[in-house]
Amino acid sequence: MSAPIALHPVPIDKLRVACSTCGLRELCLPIGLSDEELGKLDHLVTLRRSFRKGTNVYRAGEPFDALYAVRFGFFKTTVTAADGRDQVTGFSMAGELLGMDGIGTDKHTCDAVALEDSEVCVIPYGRLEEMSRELHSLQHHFHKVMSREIVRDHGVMMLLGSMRAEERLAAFLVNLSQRFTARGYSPSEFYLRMTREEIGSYLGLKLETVSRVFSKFQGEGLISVQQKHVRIIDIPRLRELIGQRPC
Amino acid sequence: MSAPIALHPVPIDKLRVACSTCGLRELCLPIGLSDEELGKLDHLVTLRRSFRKGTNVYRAGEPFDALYAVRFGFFKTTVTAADGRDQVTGFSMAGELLGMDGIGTDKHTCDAVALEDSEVCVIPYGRLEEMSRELHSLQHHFHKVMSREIVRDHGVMMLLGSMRAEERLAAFLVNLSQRFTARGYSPSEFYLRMTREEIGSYLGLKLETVSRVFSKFQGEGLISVQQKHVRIIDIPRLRELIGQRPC
DNA sequence: AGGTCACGTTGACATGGATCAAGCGCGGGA
DNA sequence: TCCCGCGCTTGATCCATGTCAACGTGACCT
Repeated sequence: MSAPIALHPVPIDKLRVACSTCGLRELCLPIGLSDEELGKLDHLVTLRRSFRKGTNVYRAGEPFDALYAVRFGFFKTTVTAADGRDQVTGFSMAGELLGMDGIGTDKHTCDAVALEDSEVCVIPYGRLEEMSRELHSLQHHFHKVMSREIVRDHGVMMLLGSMRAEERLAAFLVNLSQRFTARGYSPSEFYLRMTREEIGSYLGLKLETVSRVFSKFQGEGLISVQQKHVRIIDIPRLRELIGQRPC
Repeated sequence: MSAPIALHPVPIDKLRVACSTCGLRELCLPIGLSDEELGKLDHLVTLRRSFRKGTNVYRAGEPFDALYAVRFGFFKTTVTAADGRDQVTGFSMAGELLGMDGIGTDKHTCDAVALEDSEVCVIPYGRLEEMSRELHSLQHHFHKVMSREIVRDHGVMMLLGSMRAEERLAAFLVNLSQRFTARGYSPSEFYLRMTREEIGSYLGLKLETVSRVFSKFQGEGLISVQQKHVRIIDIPRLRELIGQRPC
C-alpha cells in the first residue's frame, strides 16, 4: 500500500492525454493558458510513459531531448560524483517537471528514478521551444518553472549549509506536507515513498540520524511515524523549528 | 590591489556598450549568435550600471524586472532564512548572469552584492522574452544558461551533502581556477575577493575550518596562501582530492 | 608614522552526527 | 503459514568540525 491518503484527491481516473482536460493543469506546464492556447498545447504533449518502481526515466550521460511532466507517482533525482558517491537532489511528484538539467549540455546530468509505479507526459523539448515562441504565456511560465527550480535549489543549499539535523528534517516534512496539500491530499498524513537512506542523502545526513530524529520528533509529540507512514501532529511547532512563524 | 593576475586578459578597456563588440561575447548571453543577430541584441542591452564594493545589485523581496550580466568585478549571492541566518549561494564573475531567481515570482529571492567595484549590463527581462521569440539561438542559449545554473546548484548540493571539508575547499579552488582560466587569467594564481566567512558560508563550513584547511593544504605543498592571495601549486593532487582523475 | 579595525590564524576543548554493531519487523515469495 | 531479506531502529563509541578565545597582520585613516 503506497497510495497517499486522499481527502479530496485529484481525480486521477479522469485524466486524459490532452493537457486541456488534465486534472493537473493548474499545477503543471499549462498554468495560465487560455482555452485556445491549451488546445494548441495538446499537440505538444501527446506521449505518455509509465515507469515501474525502481526504473529510470533517464540516466546521467544520456542524450537529452525531452522534459517529463509527472502525471502520477513519485520520483527521485540523483547526481553521481566522479568517485561514485551519489546525492539525491530532489523528489518529484504530480505536476512537477523532470529533465531540465539536460538543456544546458544536451545530455542529462542526473538520474531520475521512479520510487513507485508512475507515469509521465513526454514533452519533446524542441517542440516546447517552438511553441513557446508562439504562446507567450507558455514561454513565460516555462521560464518561471526553471527559475523556481533554481530558487528551490537555493533553499536546499541553505538547508545543507546552515541547518542542523532536526531543522533539516522538519523543513523536509513541512515541504512535503505543503506539496501534498497543494495536490488535494492530507497535509498531516502521508506515506513516504523514499527510504531513510534517500531522505538522508537529500538532507546530507546518514540514515541512522534520520531514523533517530524521526524517533525524537515522535517522542516529543510532533509527529507519529511507523515505517513509511507519517502523521504530522504539530505543524506549528515543526515550523518554529525551522524559524518560520507558525502561520 | 584586487585585480587578478593577468596572463592574457580579456581587454577590458576595449569593452563597449554593444554586445556585438563586447570582449565577453563568447562567455555571455550572445554565445552562438550570428553577426546580424548580435546587432539586434545591441538594442536589448543598452544600460550599464556600476556598483561599488559592498553595494547591492538587488535585494530579496524587491520587484524583479531585469537580469544582469557581469561585465567586470565580482559578486556574491545570498539567501536569508526566516530566522536571519544567511547562506552564500554563489559567486559570479565576468560573463555570468545574475537575477534568474526573480523570474519565478516576479520578486528577487536573494541578495546580490558586489565584492569589489564592479559593472553589469542591464537586460530588461520583458525585452529578453520578446527578443528570444525572434532569435531562436538567443532563446535556446538563455535556456541553456538557466539549465546550467540548475546543474551548478546540483554540484553544490553534492558538495554540501556528501563531501568533507578538505574536499569542499579543493572543489572550490579547482572551480575558481577553471573559471579564471576561461577568462584568460592564470589558472594557478589569483586573489580571492571573498572573506573566509563567505567561503565558509558557501561551503557549509565555519571560517576557522576554512582557514585551517587552507593552512593544511599549504603545509602539504598543494597551494600557497597569504591572506587573499592564492597560488595553486599542485592542481592534479587537488583534483584527486575531489575524486576526479588529474586530467 | 601611528592607531585602529576588520580579517585571518591558531590552539584548546566541546559536541553533533558518523560509524560500527546488534537486533527487530514487515512484506513478499514459496 | 513460514521463512527470508531489506529497511528500520537503537545503543555505544569515535571523530570531524564547531565553538570559544587569544593573538597576528595588513589596509586604511588621520
